[in-house]
Amino acid sequence: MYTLRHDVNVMFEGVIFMDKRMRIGELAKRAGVTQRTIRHYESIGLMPPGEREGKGQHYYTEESIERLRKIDQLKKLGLSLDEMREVVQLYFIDPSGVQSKRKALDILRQHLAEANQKLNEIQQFRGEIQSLIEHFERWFEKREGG
Amino acid sequence: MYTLRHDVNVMFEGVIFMDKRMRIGELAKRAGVTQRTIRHYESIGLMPPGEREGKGQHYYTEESIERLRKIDQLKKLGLSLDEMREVVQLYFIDPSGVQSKRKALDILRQHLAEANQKLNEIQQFRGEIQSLIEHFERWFEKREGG
DNA sequence: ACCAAACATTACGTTTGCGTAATACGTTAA
DNA sequence: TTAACGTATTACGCAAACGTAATGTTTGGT
Repeated sequence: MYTLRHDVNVMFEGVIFMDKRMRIGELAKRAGVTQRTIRHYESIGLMPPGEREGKGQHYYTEESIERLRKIDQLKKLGLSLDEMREVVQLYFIDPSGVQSKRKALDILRQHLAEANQKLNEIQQFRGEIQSLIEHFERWFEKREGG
Repeated sequence: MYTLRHDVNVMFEGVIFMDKRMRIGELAKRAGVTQRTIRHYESIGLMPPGEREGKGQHYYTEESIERLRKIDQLKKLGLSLDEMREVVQLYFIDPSGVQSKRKALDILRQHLAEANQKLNEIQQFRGEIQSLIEHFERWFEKREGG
């Protein structure tokens, strides 16, 4: 009966690769989220639960970090956790069937369109702000400037 | 003792200007929101409550519509109702003092920076989606295309 | 083997942004 | 004036996205 080691060292041609297995605390820190957030994402199927032996603790990989970052990015774009589920899958699951690849393309094109839409909205907003700013600046120039 | 008229007609050089006083139902329809939404905005100080005589009903103007539209726009940009309060003021209040004009400029510049930030994020996202799409398209070309 | 940290699980709490009655007036067209 | 409909006010409801205990189990170090 052997015990689980927390970190594994591999020697290869004189170089030591230390593959420290990451637990939820480190994952949370490195991804800039709370443990609760991670567990929440796991509970709603947005993140796969980290690997574990039986009923023990969960261990995560670097990919888990990227996944959390991607989720964060999508949140900034205004997607709800529910809405982003599909897209996140596309980034981290290799769809093996032709069918799923077609579906992936559809979803991606749709999200591309939405992104373009959002770009327009923001650009318009920025334009409005800029002219407001210029308006104020001219006002100050007239009063204070020489 | 006179009664309140719901609509007022003004004749000027043969043209009739009908200045129908708008109540919350019409405002809601024309702005594309619910009455509940309007009342909610009023209750948190995001919208000024429409004018009224005593305890009667509220009457709104065209500006109320624009205000609701502006709120909608800011929501799409991801601002919370709380966050957008200041900006909305800037659009619809004429700051009379120099002090408030300076503050307005500050806020506007800050929001301009945030808008630029958001633009970058979305552009990056769009880039990622595009390369994913191209990846899938190449895959299909190799399999099906001639 | 033992203890302090870190983790797992469960469950109730919180904020935001309204929805949805319920009840009581106000307004208008007939 | 009176029925019918639009409003005002109050209050409870709800989904999303976690926060915050509380309690029990694992793990890593000595």
